Amino acid sequence: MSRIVIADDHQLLRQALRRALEDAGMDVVAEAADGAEAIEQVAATAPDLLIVDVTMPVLDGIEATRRIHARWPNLAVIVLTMHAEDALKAEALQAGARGFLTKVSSMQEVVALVRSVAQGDTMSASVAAEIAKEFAPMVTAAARAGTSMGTTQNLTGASPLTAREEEILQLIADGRSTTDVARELYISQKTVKNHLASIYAKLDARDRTQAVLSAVRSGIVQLR
Amino acid sequence: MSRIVIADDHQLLRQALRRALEDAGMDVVAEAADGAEAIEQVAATAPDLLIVDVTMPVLDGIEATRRIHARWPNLAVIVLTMHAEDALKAEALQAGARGFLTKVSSMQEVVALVRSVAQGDTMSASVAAEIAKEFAPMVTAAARAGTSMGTTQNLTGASPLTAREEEILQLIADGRSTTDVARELYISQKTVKNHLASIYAKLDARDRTQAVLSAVRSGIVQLR
DNA sequence: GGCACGCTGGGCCGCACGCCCCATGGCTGT
DNA sequence: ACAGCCATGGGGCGTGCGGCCCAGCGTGCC
Repeated sequence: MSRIVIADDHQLLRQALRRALEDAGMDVVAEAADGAEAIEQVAATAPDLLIVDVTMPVLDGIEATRRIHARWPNLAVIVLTMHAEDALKAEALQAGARGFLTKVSSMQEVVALVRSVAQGDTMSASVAAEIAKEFAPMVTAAARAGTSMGTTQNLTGASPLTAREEEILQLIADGRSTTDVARELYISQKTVKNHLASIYAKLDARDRTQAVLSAVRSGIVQLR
Repeated sequence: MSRIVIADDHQLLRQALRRALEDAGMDVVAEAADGAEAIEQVAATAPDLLIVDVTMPVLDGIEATRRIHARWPNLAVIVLTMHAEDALKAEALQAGARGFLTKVSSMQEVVALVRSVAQGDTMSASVAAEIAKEFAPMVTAAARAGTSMGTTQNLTGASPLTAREEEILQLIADGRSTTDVARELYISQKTVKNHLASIYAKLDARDRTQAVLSAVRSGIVQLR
């Protein structure tokens, strides 16, 4: 009997997953709408498996996975994502995820993956092979970056940005120019540009377009 | 017996909706993964109700709704969206949608709304009242903008861009610079910039960041 | 045949942007 | 007290970017 926790900010998807999994004979013991809740529910229910969405408020799925994996290394985690971004997959695997699914997957695939991950105390060979062959280059690339940076490095992880930087990047994402942002925050354009420079460095972007897209993908800023 | 078509690019959600609706005694006669397919399926199956997602490839949900409403004015359309953006709701209603749901809704809400929309040949009074009171200011605001712009204007409408323009904008959204795009497409930087200029004009953006974000929101471009 | 439009380019210009340096004040942790 | 980080600014510099002209060529449409 697999005891499962589902973490996704979309109630619709949570319910869909719950039904599919329960119909397959599994036991959904808790749901969570954000990363912090996910950690709470894992602590409270001690499940065998966690299905976690990448883009969630408060604490994104990757960072939640990282923390959960650090505290409960035996807990199997399957990461669910909207967009099939390779860098994200690599990061999810590094964070301790044992499986990876996009929301274009069919419900059957989900159940199958959950089964194979839940059965073995380690991830099933087929899934491991599939993931490994598909994302091996990305993982190694990320690992290389990791060694040169000391730790895992923050490609898309939970916001490496300061509150002010997030605020500024969100305004940029809302369509404001440097001048607009400066006016809106009552600071000089130069300060905005300084913050942006530090944002580019942290997000490994070379202009505002890349920075915003990267931030949108990782859920740091909202697409409004 | 309500005959329903579901259009959403996420198979997971399509299946979830299908199950919930079928369990509630409704008949899902077709599914579609993009706006164009949605129109095809509506033409092929002549359903009573269409549930359509806003962000879809090829043709977004709003524009699909617009076209479908123009050709089949008696078909009830419920628009489903990721982000609860007011401007989008207003636009969806103007496009002919009779209901509006976000993906944070519960499955029960979905079924309830589908029921109420499907039963009446016009939209149920309760839903109408609810929608009207919630989004009335936005609708009037959009209507005002409409009068000053001639027609409904393309805030989020289906791609007004040419294939080449979409291709270029997608590359920009993938993180490429002007020079990168030129190299990748074997054209001069000047041509890329010319295309971008025409993109800005069509999307009412003043730089690549705004253009990309606008395109991502309307589903013209994929967030990868 | 003509006309519209899309794709391909060119030139020019002004400015915003990104990339370096730098300094100051405040807050926090040890 | 001191180090470290953050937010706030400055100066300068090069170039990428966007705006505004222009043109030729091909395709499709009436």
